[in-house]
Amino acid sequence: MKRSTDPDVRLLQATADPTRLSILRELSVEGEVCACDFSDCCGVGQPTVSHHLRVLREAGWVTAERRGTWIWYAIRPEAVARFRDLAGELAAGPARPAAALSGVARPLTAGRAE
Amino acid sequence: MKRSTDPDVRLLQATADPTRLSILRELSVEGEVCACDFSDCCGVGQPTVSHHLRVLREAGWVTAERRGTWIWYAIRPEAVARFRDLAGELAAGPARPAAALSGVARPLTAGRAE
DNA sequence: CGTCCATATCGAGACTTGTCAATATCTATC
DNA sequence: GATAGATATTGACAAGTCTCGATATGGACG
Repeated sequence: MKRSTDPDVRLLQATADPTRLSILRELSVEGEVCACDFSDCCGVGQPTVSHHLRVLREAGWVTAERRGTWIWYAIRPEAVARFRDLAGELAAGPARPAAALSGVARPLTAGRAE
Repeated sequence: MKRSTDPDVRLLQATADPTRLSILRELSVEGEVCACDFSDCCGVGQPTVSHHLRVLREAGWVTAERRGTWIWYAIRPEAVARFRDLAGELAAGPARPAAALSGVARPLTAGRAE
């Protein structure tokens, strides 16, 4: 994958992995989860969990708060909000579907078409 | 990336690429777009566009309809709906944040903690 | 049928990612 | 300070992905 500077793509990339999606779902259900609990729920080793948590953190999906020995993770509401907005953006707002279907449709770049 | 049988992960993976996100955004704005128009808007070659359209198709994001020489692509509303649902799932529903913050919080797996 | 054009597929190369074992760092506690 | 436990980092490898050039496929039209 090409490295993406686009924060939206980073946000989406962070969700596009089974382990990370499990982590996010667990977090959304529990509210807060200790890092040590993800190894069990995701079936991967501790370093792998740590790696995924870092990806989620750097993408802006989660916050990490140290409390004594443990570190508790939580979802950032801003990330969910942005994700929602993306869903809204992608909601088909067909500018002119009627015209496209009218039979005279042709590509914008069609050169020889006429 | 691990191969994912999970359709949700496939849906998300399909969005997690700059080119494909551009394609989806273009589709959401225009309603329908001819395959030949994506090369311009995304700055990649024709085979690459074709590859990404296949990924989007197989993930369930778009439909393809042949009309004469050209093939028109459109977003599937079901995909947007599923995407929306995922956003809803991830919306933090902290089951018991108060308990977690009360100071007695400890990991589920904490063995020696007591 | 043959040509033109749009789209898809194939094969290869550069790059990224997920995973783990080993090790380092940091905190609490003795 | 030394020890124990939780988390992060490093290094390495297998596997996947993006991109392109070359080529194949398939419809439109003379």
